[in-house]
Amino acid sequence: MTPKRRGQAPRQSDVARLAGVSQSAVSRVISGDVDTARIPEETRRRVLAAIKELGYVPNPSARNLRNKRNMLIGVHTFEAVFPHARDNFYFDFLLGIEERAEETGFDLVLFTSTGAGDGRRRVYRDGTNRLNLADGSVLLGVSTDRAELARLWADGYPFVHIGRREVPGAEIPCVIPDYRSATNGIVDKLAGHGHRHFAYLREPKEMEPYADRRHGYREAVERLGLTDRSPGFRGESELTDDWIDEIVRGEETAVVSESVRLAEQLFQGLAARGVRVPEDVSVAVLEADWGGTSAQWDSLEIPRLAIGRIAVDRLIEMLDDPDQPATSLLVPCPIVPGTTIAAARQRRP
Amino acid sequence: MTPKRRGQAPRQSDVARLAGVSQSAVSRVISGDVDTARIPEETRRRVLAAIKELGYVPNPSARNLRNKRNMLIGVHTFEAVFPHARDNFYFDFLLGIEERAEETGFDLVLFTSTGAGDGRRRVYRDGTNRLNLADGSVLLGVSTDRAELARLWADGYPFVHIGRREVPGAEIPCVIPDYRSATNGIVDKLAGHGHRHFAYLREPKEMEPYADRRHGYREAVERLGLTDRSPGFRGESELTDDWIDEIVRGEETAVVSESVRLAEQLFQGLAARGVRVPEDVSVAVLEADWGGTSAQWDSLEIPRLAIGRIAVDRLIEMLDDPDQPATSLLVPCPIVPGTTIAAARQRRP
DNA sequence: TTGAAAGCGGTACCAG
DNA sequence: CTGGTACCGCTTTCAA
Repeated sequence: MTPKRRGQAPRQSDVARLAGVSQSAVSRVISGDVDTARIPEETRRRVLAAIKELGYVPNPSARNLRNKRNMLIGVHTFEAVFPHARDNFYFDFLLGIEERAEETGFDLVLFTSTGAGDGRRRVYRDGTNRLNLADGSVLLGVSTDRAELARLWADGYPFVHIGRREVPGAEIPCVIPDYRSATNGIVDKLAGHGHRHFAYLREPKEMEPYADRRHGYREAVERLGLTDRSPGFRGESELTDDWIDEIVRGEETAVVSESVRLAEQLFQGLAARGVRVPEDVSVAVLEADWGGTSAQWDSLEIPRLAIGRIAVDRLIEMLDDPDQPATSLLVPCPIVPGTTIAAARQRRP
Repeated sequence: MTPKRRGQAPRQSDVARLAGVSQSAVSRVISGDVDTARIPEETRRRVLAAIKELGYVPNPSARNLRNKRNMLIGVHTFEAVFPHARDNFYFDFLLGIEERAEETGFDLVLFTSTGAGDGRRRVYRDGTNRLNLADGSVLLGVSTDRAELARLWADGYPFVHIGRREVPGAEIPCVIPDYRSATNGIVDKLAGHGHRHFAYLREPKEMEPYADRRHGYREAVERLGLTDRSPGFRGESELTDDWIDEIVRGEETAVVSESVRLAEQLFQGLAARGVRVPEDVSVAVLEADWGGTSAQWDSLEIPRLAIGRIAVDRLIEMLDDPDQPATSLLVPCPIVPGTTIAAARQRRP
């Protein structure tokens, strides 16, 4: 037994022949512009049957050349997806994107070919934008090259970025975890437990998500009239032994940490000095706590799955109405109760 | 600042006009097949200059259309990918596929549209039809509808299946973990430790991968002149208490199990009867041991990542040469040393 | 209503 | 060597 011609996908003309109509009729049935080209139900049925029998699928490149929709949504990560998916980094985003894409009838193209060969991936290679194959794309990850984002935007390519990215001269449409509000909420919670003297632990990173946390934190401190004399609050990153000593000596009863990593480090340092969490010092973390650490941190949740879904919806909106302004979207981050916040205690009775 | 309108990119004809040559000359300069179309250095320079001046970049869709390739490789998993990836089932396969796709300049299309769906648009999306979107596809997963595979093959669609799948009347090109050889190797190893009387634990599954193990096992038993009177060897699945008793009473010193699950069950049963592994009975497992079980089984490794990569390479070969026979590929499974094989001991001194 | 035909941007074959 | 030209698969007028 021999297969048919190898690798020859059926074309519209094949469908047309089988259905006994012209090629353009097939095209009109598919494009489904009911108002523009009304097609008798009978013809329509025959075409659909032929399409199904042949397993016809429109050629994305040809369509693209003609500037119509492919029903393809691109996903561009700035690093390889799967190695990281395992670490849960891209995972839930992708899950949400996949779910929503399926629900809305889009297929997903994972753009992998744009690699520069060094593990980093770029959108433009040899000056061409591979993303063009898809109707629009969702971008995520650590974009090293802001200029690419700017160019993508300037080219008018429809895309949304997961996570806030600021590029001068461009308005990148983003779907953004609302770290600022969540941080306000977390400080509110601590203040509600009677805390007035705070310390802030800062990661040595300057990306937007951290800026948002810092912004929110400063807001809350000012709004509530709190005290914070920590280096982190002043803009110094990391956590020194000296400062841990200082916390132990000082009036601080609450610490807000940008990361589980720093919170852990603090926890160890305090434990070594006989200071307990949360009995003596309350601690909250401004990122999702994946568990498996020494404490169950009061923290925030990044609704990754929802964000993935929302990104797809946002992209489809942009596809439906290309002239729409490219606005960003904030997605609330729920505050997750842990076991590291307790009532403020008089530190030096 | 406003994004520019799409579709204003310079074309080859613009370049040609500026350089004062024909469009096809431009094409030849770009394609750069120096042997096929030698172009005078002077012309070449002018074209290159014009390209640079206009900022011309080739349109990938047009290229793909002409070359009858979309540089897209499909991945069909018969189930949603990401929920399962988490369980490590598809994961390393996908990782390998992604890696290799990136290296070879292909993008990935994830086909997940197995969904129900009775809407009109659904017609174009039912099942495997969508695969035609990609130049070719890698298929993996368990609940394979054999009829679909047959049709896909009959249609001449280029694809490879990860794992052996036999379909009457079709020659499915597969990338196959070589369970048969690995099983031979494992029995060799046991025999090398002096074992002569074997038992076989059989899973209640009839898919090709199990057939391969059974085939390999039978080969080894016959080749080495071993003894096996176990129900599993005769074709009965599962493990009964009676048979554990029988092993304890009998001459068997080596057990080969199709799964960690059955090996575990045996281990418990033997322990309850005061029989130790591997001191009294050696055990080997014919699947990958993910760890976390009561013993570190002597087992085999399924080189998932390598298989994913090989599948992509195999597919590209088929794309490059469509008339090539659709042969399958065996990938060796390394034997992983554990702590459950020891020298055969005189059972009843 | 429907089919013929003109491209979209490139590639590649084929006479000059 | 080179330019002319026939497609690639699809959308979209434009007549019939």
